[in-house]
Amino acid sequence: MAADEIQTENLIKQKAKILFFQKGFLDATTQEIADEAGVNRALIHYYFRSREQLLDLLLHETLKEKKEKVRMVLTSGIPFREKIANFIDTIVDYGLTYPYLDNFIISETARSPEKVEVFCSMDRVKSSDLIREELEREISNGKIAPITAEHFMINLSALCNYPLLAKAVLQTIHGMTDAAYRKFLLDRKQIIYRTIFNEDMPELVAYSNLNHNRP
Amino acid sequence: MAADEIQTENLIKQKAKILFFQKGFLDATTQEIADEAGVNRALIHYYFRSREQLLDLLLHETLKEKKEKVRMVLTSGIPFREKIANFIDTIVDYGLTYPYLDNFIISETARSPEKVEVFCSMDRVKSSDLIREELEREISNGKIAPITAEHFMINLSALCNYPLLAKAVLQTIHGMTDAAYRKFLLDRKQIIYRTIFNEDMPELVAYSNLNHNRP
DNA sequence: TTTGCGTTTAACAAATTTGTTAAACAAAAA
DNA sequence: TTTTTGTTTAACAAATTTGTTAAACGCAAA
Repeated sequence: MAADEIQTENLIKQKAKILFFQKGFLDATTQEIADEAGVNRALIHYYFRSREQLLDLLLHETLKEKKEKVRMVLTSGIPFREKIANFIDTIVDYGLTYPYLDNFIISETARSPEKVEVFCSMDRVKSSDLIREELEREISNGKIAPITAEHFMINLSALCNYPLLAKAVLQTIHGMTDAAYRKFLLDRKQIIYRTIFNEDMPELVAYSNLNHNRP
Repeated sequence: MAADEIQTENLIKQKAKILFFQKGFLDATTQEIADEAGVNRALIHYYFRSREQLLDLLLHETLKEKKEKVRMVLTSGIPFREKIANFIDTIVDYGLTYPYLDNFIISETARSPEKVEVFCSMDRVKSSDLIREELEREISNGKIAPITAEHFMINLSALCNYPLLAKAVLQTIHGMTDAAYRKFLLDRKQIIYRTIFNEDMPELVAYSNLNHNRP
């Protein structure tokens, strides 16, 4: 039945998403994906043709969702600094939900560089383009030290994403539990804002209207 | 012969290092390692017992080298800001030499978290401990906004390493050639310093004494 | 020369993993 | 009830990969 098909198909996708992007089992086999979803291995092929196609689909959907969130934040009409605060908040929270997503992308694109194009094809708008004008206005108003939009966005992304990418190593070096590391990451929202703007982060008044489902 | 043994053994190690950490072929098979070194596949097992042991050895040696470089920079007697400038310089340069090293560590530790301990066991000294005193002095002198040594070092590492980790994606999004991306990374040395200290980077007078072999 | 030792090779066995297929199954339609 | 349609399963074949082993090779010492 159609209803059933969607159920099982979505079940597999949902469980595979957890397996790859939450549990970080980056090289899970089709058998392990099937086990996670509690179905027969052949179903993976029945619904998605091959392991690779399932992965591509998952990545495509997940990235699309994440990028839509980012686009929403960066095109909202609020003041620049609040916007960036929201960006930090959104990226860190999304990272806490899917700690291994970036990890996965990075491994996968190192493995097969030809796929980068595919994953970036949705990027008809670069996030650096979305903030360029406002950033340049802040710079000419003397509010921010001169910097290109590209470096600015990559600085932001680096500060938000790196601690998640290197989680295993950093957590071990500094001897933190999972809970402690989570708190550490949440604390970083303030730190990142201060590092970028050299001043305390404002209250996020507009924030609650933008993000409904936090992790 | 002993001389020959060391030659072939080192040849394999050297070529494998290039394959994994420079070319980024993270899941190269023993056959591919052997091909790269131009030797028979069984030699991998003869010298290193298993693929895994070869990898562990490579990672151990390479990380030890990198950490020694970092330790040297952070324990040199020069002023704090110059020291940090040297750190940025060293990390970015090392990253240009082995663009996939961190990538590899991150994938590998996500895959088998039990190995993190092994790779961090040499870390009897955390780099954050090496700069804590000086950092706190700068802070109490009002030269730097309050921040913990951990966040400070992770900020630095993030700004230096992330652009390399995400190279494939960033390069594609911003449409840069390899040469352009290399220049972009080198430009970042200045950017990172300014982001951290909110002022221009000083000339690195003491630098040339510390680093002899740049990439 | 031949003996011995470390090195290198080719061939083999075992395990893993992927994708296919034919048949069993369930439920709705005729 | 029978048929049809779509779903699920178990079994199979092929490919890949790892690690072992026995034999060949080369060179230095006896």
